[in-house]
Amino acid sequence: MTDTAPTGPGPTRAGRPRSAQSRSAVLRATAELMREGGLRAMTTDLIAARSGVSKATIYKWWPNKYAVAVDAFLSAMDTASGAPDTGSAATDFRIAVRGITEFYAGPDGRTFAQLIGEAQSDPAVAAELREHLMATRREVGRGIFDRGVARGELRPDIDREIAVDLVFGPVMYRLLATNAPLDVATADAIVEAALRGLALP
Amino acid sequence: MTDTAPTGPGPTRAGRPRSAQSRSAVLRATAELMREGGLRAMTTDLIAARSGVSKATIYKWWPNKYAVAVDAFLSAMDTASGAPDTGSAATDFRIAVRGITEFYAGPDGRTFAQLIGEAQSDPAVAAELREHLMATRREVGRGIFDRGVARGELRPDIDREIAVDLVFGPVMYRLLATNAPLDVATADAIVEAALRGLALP
Amino acid sequence: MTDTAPTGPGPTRAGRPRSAQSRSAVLRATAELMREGGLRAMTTDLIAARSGVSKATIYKWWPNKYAVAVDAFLSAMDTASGAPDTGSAATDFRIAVRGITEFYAGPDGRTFAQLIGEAQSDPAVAAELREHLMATRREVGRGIFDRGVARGELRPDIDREIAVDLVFGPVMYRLLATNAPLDVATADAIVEAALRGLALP
Amino acid sequence: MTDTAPTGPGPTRAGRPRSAQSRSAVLRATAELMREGGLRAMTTDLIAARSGVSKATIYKWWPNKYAVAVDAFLSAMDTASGAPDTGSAATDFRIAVRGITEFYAGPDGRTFAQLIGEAQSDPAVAAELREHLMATRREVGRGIFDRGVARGELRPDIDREIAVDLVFGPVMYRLLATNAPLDVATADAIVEAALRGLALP
DNA sequence: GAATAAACGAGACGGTACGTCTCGTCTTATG
DNA sequence: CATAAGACGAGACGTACCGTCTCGTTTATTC
Repeated sequence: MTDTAPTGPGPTRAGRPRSAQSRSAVLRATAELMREGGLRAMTTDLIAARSGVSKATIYKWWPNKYAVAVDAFLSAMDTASGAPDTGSAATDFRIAVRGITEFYAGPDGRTFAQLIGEAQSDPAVAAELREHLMATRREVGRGIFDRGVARGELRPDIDREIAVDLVFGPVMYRLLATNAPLDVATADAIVEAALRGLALP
Repeated sequence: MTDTAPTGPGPTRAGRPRSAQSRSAVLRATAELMREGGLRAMTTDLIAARSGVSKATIYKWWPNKYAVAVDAFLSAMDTASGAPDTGSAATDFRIAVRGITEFYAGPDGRTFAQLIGEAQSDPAVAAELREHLMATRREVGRGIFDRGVARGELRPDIDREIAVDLVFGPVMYRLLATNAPLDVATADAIVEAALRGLALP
Repeated sequence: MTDTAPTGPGPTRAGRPRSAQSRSAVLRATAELMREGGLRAMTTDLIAARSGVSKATIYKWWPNKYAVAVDAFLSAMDTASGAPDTGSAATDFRIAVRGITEFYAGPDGRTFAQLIGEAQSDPAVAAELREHLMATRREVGRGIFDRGVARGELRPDIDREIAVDLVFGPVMYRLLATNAPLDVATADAIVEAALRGLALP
Repeated sequence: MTDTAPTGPGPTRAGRPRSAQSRSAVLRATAELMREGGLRAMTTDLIAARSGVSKATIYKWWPNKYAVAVDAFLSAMDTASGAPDTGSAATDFRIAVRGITEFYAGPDGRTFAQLIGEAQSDPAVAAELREHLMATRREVGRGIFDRGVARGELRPDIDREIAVDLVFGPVMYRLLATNAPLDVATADAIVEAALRGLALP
C-alpha cells in the first residue's frame, strides 16, 4: 500500500530521501490508537499529533487513514508465526487454529475484526487484507492439507480450498458474528470436528 | 429496536398516533439506498429526502442511522425461509446452506456484509444482528443437528454449537474475508466436507 | 452578501428560523479579530471559537472568510455619518474629508485598508466594498458638488466623477500607498488645494 | 531586498558563485505567473517549477514569495519612463499622469494593484513599493511642481506633497477602489481639474 | 367544539473529522 | 560549496455528515 521503494531510475533518488523514522512513527502511533480506542477513535489528526508527523506527510504516503491502519496492523503483527509441520495434519491444524484463536482473543483481535469490517465497504482495505493476511494463512492451511493427503491421513477427494474454509471459517465466524468464546478448547474442538466430520461412518 | 408499540398507560394514547406510513417509507428508502450505494452512501439526510420523513422523526424512532439500517435490512429480508425437515440431516443442511449462500450472493448480500462490518465497531448493531439473524439461523442449524443425532445419522459426541459453526462458518468466511465464489456447488461441497470430515477413516 | 431576509413565499418560513444571535456573534467576533490582528490573523476557526458559532454554520451563510470580514466591517461601521449640507461646498467637502480622514486614522482604518487590499484579488470583496461603501461616499461627494454648482460656487464644466475623485482620491492614496500622516490639517489642505487648483489664475 | 552584492571579504568569494541566470529565471517566471493568474496563483512551487530554480535557492535569496513578486515586478517595469520637462507644468503633469494611467490599464496594472493590496498586510512589501516605486514617481511630481512654481505657473503657497497627492491620488483611487475607466481622457481631465481647481474664481 | 397532547416536516445548528493546500525549512546527492 | 530535487512540519481551508434543536402544522383523543 505504501510506496516502500519508489526508487525510480537509479539506486538513489535525487532530493531528500523519505524519512524512515516518520513512517515508523506513524505506524506505531496508529497501532497504539487502534488498541486504545479502536478504528473509529483513530483519527488522522491524532495520528499526526502523537507521531509528530504532519498530516500532509501522512496523506502523501497513504491514500487515507484506513490504509495507514492496515499498514500499521500488518507491521505490528508478528508475521513470523510460521507454518507448523509436525508430521501430523491433525496436530498441524491444531497448532495453526490455536494460533489464530489466540491472536483473535488477544489485544489486536478487535482491531483485526474492525479492519475486516471496514473491508466490507472499502475494496482497497479488503484487497490489502486478503493479499497480506488471508493469503498467508490459507497457504499455511493448504500446505498442511496437502501434506496430510500425501501421507494418506486426509481425503484426497476434497477441494483444498473447501478444506481450508472448513478449518478456518468457523473461527472467523465466531470472531465476527457471535460472541461465543475463543479459547484453546474451542480451537481443538473445531479441528477435531472438521477432521472427523459430523456424520457417523 | 424500534418502539413499535409504545402504548404506555392505556390501549390508545392521547395525541396524534405514530404514522405507520412514515416508518415503512423510512425503511423502504433505507433499503433502496443501501442497495444502491452501500451502507456508506446511506446518509440520514438522504433517507429523509427520499422517504419524505424528516430527520427529527427518524431520530425520534431510531437511535442512529445504523439502527435504521438494521431495521430496514431485517424488514426487507424474507424471514420466512423456514427450517427444512426432510428426514435427512444431510439434505436439511444442504438446503439451509444453499439458502444462505443464495442470500449472500444476492443483492442484499453486500448490505449484510457491511452490517456485519459495522457491527465490529458498534455493539448495538452486533447485538441486533445476533438476536434477529444469527440466532434464528443457528436455531435452525441446531434443530437439524439434533434431529440427525436422534436419528443416528450424526455423531452425538460433538458439541452442537461447534457443529453449527462448522457448517455455517465457512460460508460467512467466504463472504467476508475472501472473494471466493458463493454458489450452489460451493454450498454442497461445504456441507459434504463438514459431514464426512477431512480425515480418512 | 448574507441572505438577510430569505423569507420566501409566506411571512414565516418553515423550519427552525435562522438565529439572529449567531449572525451577530459571528460579525462581532470577526470585527474584534480584525482589530486585534488584522485580516490575516482572522481565521475561520478563530471566528467559530470566539463566536460560539460552528464553522459549518458560518460557511452556510457566507461563502468564505472574506465575505464575513466585509460583512462584519460594514456592520461595525457607523454608516450614519450623514451628508453634510451647510450651504457652502467648501465647508461640506471639508467636513466630509475630515470624516473620512478620521475614520482612516482610527482603529478600523487598517482593517479597511486590508479589505481594499484583499479586493484587488477578490472580485466579490471588491464589488461588496464598491456597492456598500464607495457608492455611498461618492454619492455624498456628488451631492456636495452638484449643490455647489447650483449655487454658483463650483465650476459647472467639470465632470462630477472627476470632481469626486479629486477630493477623495488623495486621501485614499495616502492611506494605501504612502505612510504620510492622515490628520485634520491634511484633510483641510487637500480640500483647499482641490478647490482652488494648483495653477495661478 | 535582494542581496545583490554579497561580496564578503575579497573581490572573489570562495565556493561556487551565485548564478545570475537563476536570479533572472526566477524573476521572469514570477512575472509571467503574476500576469497569468495574479498574485494568488503565483506559488513558490510554481516559480520553482517554471524557472528550474529550486525552492531552497529562492528562499535563500528572497525572504518570502512577496519579496520575489516585488522584485520581479520592479525588474519587469520599464523604469525608464523618465521625468518630463517640457517647460510647462501642465504639459509635464499631463505626460506623467498619462504614463501612469497607461501603465495601470496595461497588463501589469492588476499585478501592481495586487501588490499594493498585499502591502496593506505586509509592511515589507509596503516599504519596498514605497521606496522603489512611489518615491520615484513622487519625486517626478515634485520636480514638475517646483519648476512650475519657479516659472510662476503654479501657486507657491501649496504644500508640495499635497500637490503631488492631488495629481496622482485620483488615478490610484480609480485603480484600487472603483471600476471607473482609466484612459487618456480621464488622465487629462484629472490634470486639468487639479490645475484649475473645482471652485469658480 | 374547544382544549390538550403528541407526531410531524422543515431546516438551522454545534461538533467533529476529513482530505487538500501553501508556506517556508530541511536534508540528501550532484556539479 | 551552491544547487536541484523533494520530503517535511505547521496550520488554515472548505466540505460532509452526524445527531440535536426549534419552529409552525397536523391529527388524534379528552373534556
